[in-house]
Formats: sequence, C-alpha cells, structure tokens
Amino acid sequence: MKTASSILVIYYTRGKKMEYKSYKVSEENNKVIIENVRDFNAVHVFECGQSFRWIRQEDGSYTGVAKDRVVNIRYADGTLEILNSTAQDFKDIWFDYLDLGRDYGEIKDKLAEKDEILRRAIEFGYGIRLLRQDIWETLISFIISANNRIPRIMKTVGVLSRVYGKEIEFEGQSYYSFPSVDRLANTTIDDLDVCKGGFRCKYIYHTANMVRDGKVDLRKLNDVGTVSAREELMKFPGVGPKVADCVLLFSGTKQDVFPTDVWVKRVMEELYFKREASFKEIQEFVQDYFGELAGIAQQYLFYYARENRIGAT
DNA sequence: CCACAGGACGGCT
DNA sequence: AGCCGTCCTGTG
Repeated sequence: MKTASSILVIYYTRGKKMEYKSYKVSEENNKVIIENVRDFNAVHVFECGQSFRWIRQEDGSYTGVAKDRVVNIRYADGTLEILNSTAQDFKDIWFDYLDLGRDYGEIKDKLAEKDEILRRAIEFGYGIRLLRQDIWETLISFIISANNRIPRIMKTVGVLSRVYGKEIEFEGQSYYSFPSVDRLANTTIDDLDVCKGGFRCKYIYHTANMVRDGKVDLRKLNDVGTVSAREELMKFPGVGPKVADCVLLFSGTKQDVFPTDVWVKRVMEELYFKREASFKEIQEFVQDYFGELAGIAQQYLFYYARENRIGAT
C-alpha cells in the first residue's frame, strides 16, 4: 500500500546558523523513498572508513544496524530508498544519521576553492557524507580500531553485538544491535576475550565502566569546545588523539578535527608538505588551512588517497 | 619464523 | 616534549 507523497520540510539549527531542507518523502511496503537527495553515494558513505556495521549486498545496496534498527539502503539518481523503515523513522532517525540536513554541495564549493589537490579528491569522493553515529558505539568501535585492520574491527564489533546486543530479525536473518553501556560494563575483561579484541579488551571494559559511572558524560561533548571535547575523550584508556578525533567526527559532534593516522600523515606529507612532517605540524597546518571544515576535508583526502594508493609504501 | 597493521601507553632521555 | 619498545590477533 502506497501512501500519498508528502513534502517533508525539516528545520534545524546547527551552531548559530538556521537552515532547512526539503525532501519529497513517500512510503510503501515497509520502505521509505526520499527524493531530491544530492551529494550521496552509498559506496563513499559506507566504505570511507567511518563505520564498521554496513555490509554491501550483491545489488550494491547496504544493510546495516544502527539505532537499534536494521535497514537496507540504496541510492541512485537523487533517490534514496530505505528498506524496513517508515517515513516517521526517516524523520526521527535517518535524516539525522545520514546527515541529510547538511549542504555538502556548499561545503564542496568552499573546499574546492582551496587547491587542485582537494578538487581532485572531492571529484573522486563526491558522495561522501559524515554519518552522525551514536557516540557510545563510535567510542568503542574506534578504541577497537587502534593498530588494527578493518576486517578484524568489523569482526570484533560484530561479536560484541552478537554476544551482548539485542537480536533483530530482518529478511529471515538475525542481526544484533550494538550493546548498551551497562551490558559491556557488567562483563569482565576475560569475558570480552571472545571478541578477539586482544589488548583492547581491557580498554573496552574500563571505558564502559567509566561511562556508566559518569566519569565522562558523552552527551555533554556537544556543549563544549573541540579542545575540551577531545581532552574529555582522552580520559578513556585506549583513546589517544587519533581515536578521539575519529569519535568526534564520526558521531557528528565536531567537524573541525583532522584524524591523523599514519596514512593521513603520509598523504599530507606527499601532497602538501613535500617532505616529512610531524603530527603536531600537520595538525597546526590543517587547523589554519581547512578551519571548521577540516574533518570533511580529511575524509575526501583520505578516501581519495586510499583508493588511489597515494602514500602506499 | 618474522614483519607489520588506519595507535596508545609507559618508561625512558 | 619527543622517542621507542611493547601489546593481541591475523595475514602475508
């Protein structure tokens, strides 16, 4: 049964600026269809390294678990389809999660003015969007990411969810939500060994306990400056500068961060510095050069460099 | 068997 | 403040 199409207009505030977006939203057969969506590419969004819970299907769509729900997402020619969802859920959840209130066209125009390197990177990763993921899930996921590879990160997050999350069925298969703070806080480090997180298991355990006990309030990070937010996150064991910046960026909390791992470092040295540069030097440069758009610039640059093997040794 | 991976930590100087 | 060995596990 198809409901009448409606124009959904969502007003939202971000910082001091007031903007609005209008999308044509319709609903049919447990599927919500959103038209007039620009600057979106599913591969770019789900495989740029910001999330570990979206699986590419044979037809090119992506199935994932987020916000205690399982959905299948596909995008083509300005139209976004979210399977196993409703117009209400789109309005309440996926609009925000997919960062559809942000005008990436405008951001790309601004960044493209910077230099030729960025123009090429933007052209390559034109459909990247920064997901606004749950900060608790992002925190644990990127603690796991330390000195680790993507397939194993996905496996560890998957096991954690299967053992400690809630089962959700979709198309005859079982999926599992990311575990709550209490569930992980009430385990032991030995219990967590099943997820094969290695030396990171103790970080997961202690971090979960710190969050549960209110040592750091994740909800308050939105209300403080970027420097303070990073310092707060670095109180958690297993969270250094790089992980802290990933958590801030991929949870939609801050955009003026530039997560700098060894790859990004090499890319910046090769494309911008033309010589070796320290982490501190790189941080100071990007803060001044990219400003509040540093995080989004990082994503275009990193995706471009990784896919084109720039910086590979 | 060994190197090392999309870092953090702790113990140095 | 910077440098460096070490850490789980998996892969080559």
